Amino acid sequence: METSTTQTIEQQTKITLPRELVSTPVLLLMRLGFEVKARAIAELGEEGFTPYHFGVLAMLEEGECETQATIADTLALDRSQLVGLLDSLEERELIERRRDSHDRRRQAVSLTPAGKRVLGRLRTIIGGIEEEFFVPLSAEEREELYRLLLRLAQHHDPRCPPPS
Amino acid sequence: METSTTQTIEQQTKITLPRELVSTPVLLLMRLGFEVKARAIAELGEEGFTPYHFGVLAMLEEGECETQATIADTLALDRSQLVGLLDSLEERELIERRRDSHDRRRQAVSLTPAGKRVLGRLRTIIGGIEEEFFVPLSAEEREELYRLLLRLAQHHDPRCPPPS
DNA sequence: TATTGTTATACTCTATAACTATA
DNA sequence: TATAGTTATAGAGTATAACAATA
Repeated sequence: METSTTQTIEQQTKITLPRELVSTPVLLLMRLGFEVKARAIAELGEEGFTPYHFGVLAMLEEGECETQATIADTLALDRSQLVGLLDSLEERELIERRRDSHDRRRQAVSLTPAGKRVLGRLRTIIGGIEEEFFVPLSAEEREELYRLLLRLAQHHDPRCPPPS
Repeated sequence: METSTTQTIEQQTKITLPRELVSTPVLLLMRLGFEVKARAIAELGEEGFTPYHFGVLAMLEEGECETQATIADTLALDRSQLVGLLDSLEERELIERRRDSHDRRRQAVSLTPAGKRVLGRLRTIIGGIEEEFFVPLSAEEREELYRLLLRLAQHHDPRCPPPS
C-alpha cells in the first residue's frame, strides 16, 4: 500500500504548469493551437514548406487561376508577403504565373501537376499530425470537437465557407 | 433581370476560405488558437501587458517566491527572455526580486499586493475574451469543449497539472 | 568547473512604405 | 488618379551566444 500522504518527491520537484493556465478553454485553445502549429511548421519544414504554402496550394486546387490579390485577401496575407511565397513555389515549378491579357497588371496563378502532387504530400503530413495529435480522443469525440470548433470558426470568421 | 450565367457578382467577389482549410480539427485548432491569441495580445496590450505577463503573475500567485529558473522552465521561456519580462513587472512594482541568502546566485520572485490586483484585472480581461469567443456555444457545449481540449493538453504536455 | 541571472547579438517574421507598370 | 504586383525598409519577437557573479 502507498504511504505517501500528499505528494511524492517526484511530484514536488516535477515541473507543473499553474492550474489557472489550463483552467479555461481560451487558454487551452491558445496553448494547443500553438503546439499544433509548431508541429505543422516543423513537419512541413522538413520538406521545405510552411503552412502558408499548404494554404496557397489548397486554394489553387479548389479555384484555379486566381489572381494574386484574391489569394492574398482570401488567406489574409499581405500582398507583398504573397510574392515571396509564390516565388518559392514557382521556382519549384509547383505553380505557374501568367499575365492576364485583358489586364496586364494581373497575374493568374495556377497549380501545375507537380504542385498537385505536392499538395497531396502536404495533405498526408497534416493528416499524420492529426492522427498523432488526436490519438487520446475516440472517433466520436474527434467528430464532436470538430463540430464545436467549426461553429466557433464560422461565427468569428466571415470567410468561412458555408456548410456543405 | 440578372444575366449572369453561373454566379452572381456578389459571389464572384465574395471572399471565402478554401474548404480544405476548415475541413479538419488540426487546421481549425491552428486557426482558432491564432485568433484567440491575437485577441489576448490586443486586449492585454491595451493595459500594457502580454500573455506572458499573465502567465508569470498566475504562476507566482500559486507558488510564491519561485526562482527565476523555475519560472522560466515551467512556462517554457528562455531564461534570458524572462529577465526583461520580470524587469517590466518590477518597474511597475507588481513583483519583487530578492536574493536568496543561502545561494546568492538565485533570486526569489514574489507577487506584491499591487501585482495581485493586476492579476485579477488581467483575469477579467481573459474572462471577457472567453465570454465573447464562446458565445455561439451553450454552457454544456463549452464544458464539453473544455473537457476535450484538456484531455489533449494533458496527453501532449507533461507539464499539465494532474486532475483536481 | 557548473549554475544563476544578465546582457549582447543575430536571425526570423511580419508590417509598412515606396516603386513600376499598367489601367 | 487608382490598382496589381513587386521591392525595400523597419520593427517586433525570438533564439543563441557570451558574460559576471557565485557555488
